[in-house]
Order: sequence, then C-alpha cells, then structure tokens
Amino acid sequence: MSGKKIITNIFDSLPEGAEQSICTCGGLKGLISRLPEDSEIEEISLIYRALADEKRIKILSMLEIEPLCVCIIRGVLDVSDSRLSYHLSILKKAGLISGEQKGTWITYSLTEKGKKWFFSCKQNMD
Amino acid sequence: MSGKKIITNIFDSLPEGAEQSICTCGGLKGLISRLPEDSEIEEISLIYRALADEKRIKILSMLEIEPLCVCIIRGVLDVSDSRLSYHLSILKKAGLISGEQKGTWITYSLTEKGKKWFFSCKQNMD
DNA sequence: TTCCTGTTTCAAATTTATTTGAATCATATG
DNA sequence: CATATGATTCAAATAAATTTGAAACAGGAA
Repeated sequence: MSGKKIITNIFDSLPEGAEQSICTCGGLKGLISRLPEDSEIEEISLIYRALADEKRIKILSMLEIEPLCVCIIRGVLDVSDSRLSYHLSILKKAGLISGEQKGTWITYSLTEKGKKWFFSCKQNMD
Repeated sequence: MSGKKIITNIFDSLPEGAEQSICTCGGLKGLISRLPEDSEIEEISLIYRALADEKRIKILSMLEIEPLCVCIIRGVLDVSDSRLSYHLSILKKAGLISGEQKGTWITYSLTEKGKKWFFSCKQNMD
C-alpha cells in the first residue's frame, strides 16, 4: 500500500476485535477527541526537545546539585562559550532553568518546572 | 571571552560565594563525579529524543488508551505509511512501544517503560 | 502459484538542530 | 573615559533528523 487513504474506509478491513475496541472508545473521532490539545503537545515536545541532548542533561544534573555560574558549567563540560550559551538558551526557553545576574557573572539554577521534569527523569531511570 | 580556558584557572575569579559552594561539593572534580555515567546519559537522551516529536507524542497518547494497529494510528494521524513506520521505529528503538503481529496486521502497545515515561509526562503537565 | 494488502525499508531530498568563530553587549575597575 | 572580562548574539558551516516516494517484504486468499 502507498499514498493516502480516506479515513472513512478504515473500517473496511481491520484485525479481529479491532473494530469493536475502536467502537468502545467512540470510533476514530472518539480516539481523536481523547488526545491532548495541539497546544499542549507543542509544549510537551518543546520540553522534550530541550531534554534531548547529552550536554543539556549534564547541565541539569549539575544545577540539581546547586546553582552555578556559567564559567563553572563551562569548566565541567569543556565546551566553548558560545556553544554553552546556545544550550543554556534552549533550556531557558523551555522554562527549565533561569539565570540571575550577579555583577558580571550569571548564576543559573533549575526552575520549579526544571526540578519537576528532571526529578521524574531520574525516577524513571531507577 | 572566547576560545578555551584551562580548567585549573577557573578559581582565579569567581562570583562571591561560588568558590566556597564549589568546594563544599568537592571542587570541579567533585561536581563531575556526581554527574550520571555517560552511558546513562546516552540512554536518557535516546528516550528524550524519541519523545521530542509531536507525532510521536500523539502516538503514545493513542496507545495509552488501548493497543492499536498501524492502520488506525495512520487514520488518526493522517500521515503516509512510511512516515508512520519511521516514527514507530524511533519509539520501538527507545523501548517505549512494541508491536505484535496478528496476521497481516501489527498491533502496537506501550511497553512498561513507555507507560512509566508517558505517565510522568502527563503528571508533569498538570 | 499469483495476486492483494498491511507494513517496512531504502535512498534521495528537505528541514531542523548544532557547532564554530567573530562581533557585540554589559558590568566592573583603573 | 578606556579597558578588561563574563556572557550572549549573529551568520555561515556542518551535522542530524525528518519527509518523500518507490521498492521490497510478509501473510492471507483466490
């Protein structure tokens, strides 16, 4: 099979039991209606995209221990300034970390949202 | 500042209180030693990369309701076969879903791992 | 066997994310 | 003000992920 199919034809052939189980949740429309809103899915995938990088997971791991200034994060990760800034900006946009300026230094820490998401990550890995 | 810096110079200048807080966790080395293993970070980011796509989150949302065959997932998402297969393969590789063949059809369902991760996602969104 | 259909695989094209290095911004200090 | 330093921004280059359509594969039916 290739190309698109028309949704209304989907019941023409289905594995045994499938039609019934689909019907009990209101058919395709019922299934679609039970999915999260598109805006929520966008937000979820923004967060997951932010978490989908090894450097950024390391950053979150460090900030979970304690708030740290950029130069220390940089020392641990051993990356260039601009590269680190890029990764920090992704985490910031996703609302997982926030930075507080103290003189010329900026100290980053996990937000409540960042703590929540990163904590559940650690739990799931156990 | 640009280019690389040598880690041993990092204590030459730090914001107030930073040196002390770094020292209480064992310096840079102590910080590094408290990070997750690289292999664990790789595994985490594999899972997060799998979750970092709107179509795939929709697939997980559907499968959380009930196991479904490919043709129904396809009907709901309205994507081409090969595109759907690609996304299913990403979720499979991450261990979040598994497929069971019944005749010509394949029925996908969440694995225990998939349930755990997707459940915590929903919790975090509340 | 041959055909049909549900699903996957493959390679090429496209899009998106990341890296790099130079330039810029912001704050502190002489 | 001029300079130095911590950090960010920008545009170009590179790398990785996604999409597309054709081809292949697998099981069931004629």
